[in-house]
Amino acid sequence: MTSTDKRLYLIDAYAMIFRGYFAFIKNPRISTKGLNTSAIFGFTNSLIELIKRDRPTHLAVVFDVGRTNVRHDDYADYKANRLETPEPILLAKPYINDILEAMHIPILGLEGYEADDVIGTIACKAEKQGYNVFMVTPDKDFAQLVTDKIKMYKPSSKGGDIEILGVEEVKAKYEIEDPKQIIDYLGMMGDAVDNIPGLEGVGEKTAKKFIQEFGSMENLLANTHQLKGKLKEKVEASAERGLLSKKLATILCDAPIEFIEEQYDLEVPDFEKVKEIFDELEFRRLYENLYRAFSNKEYVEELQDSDNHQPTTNNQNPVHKNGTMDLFASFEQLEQATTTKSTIAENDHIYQFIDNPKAQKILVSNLLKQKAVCFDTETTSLNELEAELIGMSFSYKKGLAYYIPISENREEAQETVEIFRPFFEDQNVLKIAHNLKYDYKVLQNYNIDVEGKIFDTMIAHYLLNPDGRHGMDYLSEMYLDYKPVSIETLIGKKGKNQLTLREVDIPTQTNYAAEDADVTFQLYELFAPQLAKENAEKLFYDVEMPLMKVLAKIELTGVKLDSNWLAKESIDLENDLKLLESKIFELSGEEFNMNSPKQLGEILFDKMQLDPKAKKTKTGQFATSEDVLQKLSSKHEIISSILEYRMLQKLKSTYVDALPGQIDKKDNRVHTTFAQTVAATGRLASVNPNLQNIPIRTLRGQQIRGAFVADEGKKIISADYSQIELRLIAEISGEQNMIKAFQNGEDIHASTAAKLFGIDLSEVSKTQRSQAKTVNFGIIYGQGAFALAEQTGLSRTEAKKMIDSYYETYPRLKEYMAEQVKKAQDLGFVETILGRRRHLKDINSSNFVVKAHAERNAVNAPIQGSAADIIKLAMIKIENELETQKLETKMLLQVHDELLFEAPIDEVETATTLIKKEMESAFETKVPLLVEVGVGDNWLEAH
DNA sequence: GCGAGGTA
DNA sequence: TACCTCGC
Repeated sequence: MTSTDKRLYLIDAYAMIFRGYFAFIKNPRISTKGLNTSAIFGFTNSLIELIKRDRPTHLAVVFDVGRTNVRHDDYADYKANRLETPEPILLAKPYINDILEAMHIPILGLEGYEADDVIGTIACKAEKQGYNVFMVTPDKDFAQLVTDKIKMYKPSSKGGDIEILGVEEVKAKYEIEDPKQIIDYLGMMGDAVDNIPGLEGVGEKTAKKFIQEFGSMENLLANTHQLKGKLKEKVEASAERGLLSKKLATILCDAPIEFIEEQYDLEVPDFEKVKEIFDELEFRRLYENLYRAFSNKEYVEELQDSDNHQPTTNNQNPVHKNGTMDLFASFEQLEQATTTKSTIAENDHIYQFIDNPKAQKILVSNLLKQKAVCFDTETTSLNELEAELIGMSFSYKKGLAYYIPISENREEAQETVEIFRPFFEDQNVLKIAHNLKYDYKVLQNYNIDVEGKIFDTMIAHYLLNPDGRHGMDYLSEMYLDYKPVSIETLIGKKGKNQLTLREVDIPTQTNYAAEDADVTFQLYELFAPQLAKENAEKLFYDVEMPLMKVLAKIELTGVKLDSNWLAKESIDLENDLKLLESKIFELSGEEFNMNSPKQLGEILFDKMQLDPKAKKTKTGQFATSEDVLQKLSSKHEIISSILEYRMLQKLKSTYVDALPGQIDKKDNRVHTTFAQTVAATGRLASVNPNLQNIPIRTLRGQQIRGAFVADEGKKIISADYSQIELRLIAEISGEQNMIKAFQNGEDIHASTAAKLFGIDLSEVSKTQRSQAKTVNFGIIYGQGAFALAEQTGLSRTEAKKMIDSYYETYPRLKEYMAEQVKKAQDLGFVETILGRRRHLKDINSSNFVVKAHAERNAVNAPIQGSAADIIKLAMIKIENELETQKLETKMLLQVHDELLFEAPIDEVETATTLIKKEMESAFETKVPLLVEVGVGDNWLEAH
């Protein structure tokens, strides 16, 4: 082996363990013994991936040991901001030690020095001996050590690929001339995590500017006369702190530790020992991955050559050569192949591409014989409206998948798609996909309808664990212990240099696309029985799956926007903002950036001293949120101007200026996307753009709804459930006082106020009604006395009293809440009227805050979730009716308790009646569900 | 309370 | 990343 072949990898252990742990924070891996194995799994998986991908010749894992630290002598607060280490990470250490030992990987650490310094020292020493060194860490501090032979190896961020930073990459990324300047850069801007203070008033942008202008901390401090104003004062005042910061940011290269290369040879692991540990931790597929990482013959020979150790095991079977075997083995042969393999190394997978129409037809006839088939589409864009097919993959058996490349030529593409039409439109085969709505919409562009029974693994997992994450790669790692190829490995990072999948060769496309179908099929096999166990099949097949198609149609339809009005309003807002801004500058006696809460806080509280007891946020900044400012409005006239500025700025940036950019050129409409799996309560969310938060509260804001217009010859119909959540609380809890109020058609907030204050309905004042309304909402959103006090301006005791008398008014409500908490404690979950479950694992937590949070969810989730269930049912029924009655009316939006439609003028009456009827009867209740309908030329008029 | 998204 | 604000 020549010296240039020596590749040393130094792994920053704790950084990698933390990453692994937090990667799974939303649904942690818990073994049957109750051990949280997220950290161990995350670390070990990354390690194995690294070995598989890069085939290191030398490797070591570096830990921090002990407490003392050379940096503490300089600065007592160093790293004081680091949170206490979570328990699962502390528990992980011994397991990781055992695994590393079994893998024959050396563990380094030096008492009194940080892992950073050990890595730095070894890296420098190894470099001198001709090694190519890779520092495996996500921590940007290490960029300072990068040279021609020392590189940073940043592990993959979620879904992404690993990133290797050499000298050029570091220079480009941080806009510096020399990696060493990272030290000056960090010293200037500081680092909140490591509690490096940095220079006062210097953030990322200023630090970059300084580096370009002055090159180093010392040179900057020697030339502060070139700076101006506030910045000059601040930098000069904190010069000493800056120099100290630079020292703290420096990684040592001369820690007292030697680099003895023999100790770092990577050896073949003791597979048996590793397996024992993995078995205990219930890492199913990880062992296969490890085996595969070492199952390449050349690699093992290389490792064996490089040292004199005998491998502990030597049955290296080459991995199965997947993909492009000659056309055309019979399907039976291929299937045979996946069942007869026995050893793990052999039992890989068969991914086959099929580009000949004849073979494709055979595949289709084969697909039609199956009970369940998974499919996936590969496209040119994530935007379904412009996406063109690059290929499709199919799988109906673990380890076996087919890939169909599709021509760039639209006509040829359509021909290929037509071959598969019988499959997509078949009524019997269950069609499985991950995030099926996407594929559904793409296929709609090819005039294909996905019919028959469907199964979306993303939505299935959402029903099983609504609080978790549902990405395919994530689920694969979580449930299959298998990390699929990341798309970025194939086509590069996001950005202008990213290729499309079409630009990589067909075998590579096949490996990627077929794997997705394979993985999704395996997830289906896992989730389908789980849905039955969780009693979620009806909700899944009768609500969420049909709803998916309804949402797809809504998204494809889009909403028409009046872009002329928006353009005009943008100019008006701009003018109004300018006027307000100059008024504010005048009142404060200084010009500053109004959009920076930090600067605003300093002006109001440091300079103007508007509140000597000003509240701070958790990062030590002054809080300047609306409620805080509201309370100060009597102190100074500047406040009302600031509040108005904030409002107009929000309207302009978020709506008036942003919406026109989202208009689709082809049909002049905006097409939102409804996320069906993000809100844990069962609600939908709207993204790109979010059309569920269009203003309504203020007059000026409302005008924006006027820009959502009906097409010529049509009208907008808005239909919303009146007080659906409160009606459901009354219904579910059986609270008679509330039920009666609704049955009598009373104004529920006024009615609540009357009872709350013991007065007649006619005597209720505006303030009293508004307070009652706040309490009602507090109940809906699961808030406590604290939040209520915040919102009403009442004192904590008053708020508490208010809540107490609320419960006296509605006694069943309190009982109901207690029952829900009890249910969560007994069963581990609560559920909605349609059986949508929310698991509350923290309901018995010993941490008061965490437990209280779970308790609020126990009460709140069934209410919000049931309302979500009901409107989902209504949407499905309405869409069915519109279709069977062959009406032209289109559903445009769902805003939690409101539906928006666009109807031809001659259909308005029919549609209005139909919509109201279906919504009010979507689910049978004792408390009447009331729907208010409005019609107009735009959303403002209709609402 | 939960979402999305804008800005520094 | 933190903060703020829009909706329900």
